[in-house]
Amino acid sequence: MLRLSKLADYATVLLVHLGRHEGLATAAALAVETGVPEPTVAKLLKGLASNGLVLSHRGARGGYRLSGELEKVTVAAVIAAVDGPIAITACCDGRECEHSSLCGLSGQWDVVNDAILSTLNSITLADMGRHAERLTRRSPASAPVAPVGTEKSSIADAVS
Amino acid sequence: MLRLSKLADYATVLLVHLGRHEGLATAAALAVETGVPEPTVAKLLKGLASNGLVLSHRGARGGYRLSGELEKVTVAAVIAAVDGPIAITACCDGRECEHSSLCGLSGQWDVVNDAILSTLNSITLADMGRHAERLTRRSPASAPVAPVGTEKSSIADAVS
DNA sequence: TAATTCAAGACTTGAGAAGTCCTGATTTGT
DNA sequence: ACAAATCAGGACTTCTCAAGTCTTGAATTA
Repeated sequence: MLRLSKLADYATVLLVHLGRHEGLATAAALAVETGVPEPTVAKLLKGLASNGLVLSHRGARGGYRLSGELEKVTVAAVIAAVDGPIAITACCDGRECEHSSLCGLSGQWDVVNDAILSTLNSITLADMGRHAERLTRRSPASAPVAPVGTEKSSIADAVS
Repeated sequence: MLRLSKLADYATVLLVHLGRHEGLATAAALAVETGVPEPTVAKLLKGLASNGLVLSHRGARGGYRLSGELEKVTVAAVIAAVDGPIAITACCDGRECEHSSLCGLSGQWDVVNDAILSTLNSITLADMGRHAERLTRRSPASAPVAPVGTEKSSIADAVS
């Protein structure tokens, strides 16, 4: 379904939030402010800390803060930190696939993957946070119309 | 994990295969030729037929064939046909998300989603099939190096 | 020393992808 | 007309993995 994991989504929300925060923020506070369940926030931040995207400080008055600036962190970096290397198929990135001798695609998914990767590398957390000061919701009129992918019918609906 | 479903992967393989086929090909034959399990092939082709990507012909000597040309079918169309509309998050494409009042991202994932969508719309099945006449495997030296997403560490590895 | 907060990992749960199977309809060839 | 081949449609089962929870321990502050 080419779906992003919720964890990566949450992480983006948390990081944008952290970027606007003064000083340190505790996991508990972030949970309240973002609506993400606290245990999940804690789990995510620990991971992000070990990946260097946030800095942690233990003890009373401790908490987390961004290690860099929102402008310097790409969406690709966040996704990779949470979910591991971005690979849309199992046989991307040099990994062998079981059907490689038959499938006839030998490595072409890499091309697609790299295209997506460079797209994600061009979008920063600062971009994600922009216009976020309550527009309620982007107006339907200004929504870009995608040529494909917005249609109703699908095998998923029809078959399973 | 931003992963494509296996079904969409299989469908791409099957369609590229069909595109090179003379006349009709049965589901059973395609299963043998591609290495994809036969029931899965049957399921996929039925769905692709009802979406108009392939044409079916019943009865003895029946089978499937592409309804168009490989050059005219985009990867986005295949994915959408198999998995439904491409939406990397639950709140893409106008759908409401439960935390919209808190998350502070209001609709920014749409920007990312549209970027990915246009990427996928620019790649056809003909592109996917190119260089596929047995290169064994793309040589490591020519592999594009992605700035992010190929690194080893991840929360997924470290935490779960 | 006590309270606070992060660190690390094991564990449970649930959704949904993936795959299988059955029954029926349609077409072809004998 | 009949039998064989093949797709159509759907129900069903299985299994993986994301998602979320909980526990114990270490570090820091006041």
